[in-house]
Amino acid sequence: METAINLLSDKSRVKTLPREFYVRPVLEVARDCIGMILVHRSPDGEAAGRIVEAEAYRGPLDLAAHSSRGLTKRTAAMFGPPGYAYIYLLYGMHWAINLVAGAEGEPHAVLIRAIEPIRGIELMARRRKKLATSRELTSGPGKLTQALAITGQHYGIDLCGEELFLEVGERRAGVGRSPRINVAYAGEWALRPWRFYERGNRYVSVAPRI
DNA sequence: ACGAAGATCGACT
DNA sequence: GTCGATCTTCGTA
Repeated sequence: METAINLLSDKSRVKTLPREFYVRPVLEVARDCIGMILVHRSPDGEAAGRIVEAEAYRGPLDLAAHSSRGLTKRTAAMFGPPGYAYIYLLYGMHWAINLVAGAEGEPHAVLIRAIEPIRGIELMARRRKKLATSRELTSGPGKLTQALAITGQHYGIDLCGEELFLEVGERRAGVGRSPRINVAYAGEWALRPWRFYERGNRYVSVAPRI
């Protein structure tokens, strides 16, 4: 946490998070993502939202991570340098975005599971065919990619570039932890509390069990 | 070459 | 709460 705070205050004039943000243990990166702003500048305009839910994946040991099955065409980005996007198709239907993190060569990544709309809300509503006030706009990994128009064409994109990046944001509530969602196939790895979320935020995809 | 399963969503009861 | 959609990836033959 120390590291992140110093990192952010030093760069307070620069809104885009630098590569160093991603070059840290993936659990720290996942936790520190909560409250940061995910921005996509597309030809249609800019859309952005505060990250309110994220999960850490730590292959190759972590059996819930795609990278536990080794380096393939799909997982190549996870094995590449930190600060790039690993994007894949979920259930053959929806795109999901991950931020590659950790030391170079470690196939670790942070899955963004939910954001709270901040800018370009009407644009997101049109893309989602929902009301701008609807929770359904961005309360899930496949929903937020549709709202931000992130697809496979962004595979491997540099998150320190001008199109798709994280911006410093403020955290409004405490960060909760829980096991990751829908990874029961990973056996005991599914029990690890590697999901982070902002407490009380209505865009969090799955309500935490109290 | 074939078949199963998946880091989900939305429609429906 | 249940269930179908849809397609890439990977294990097995």
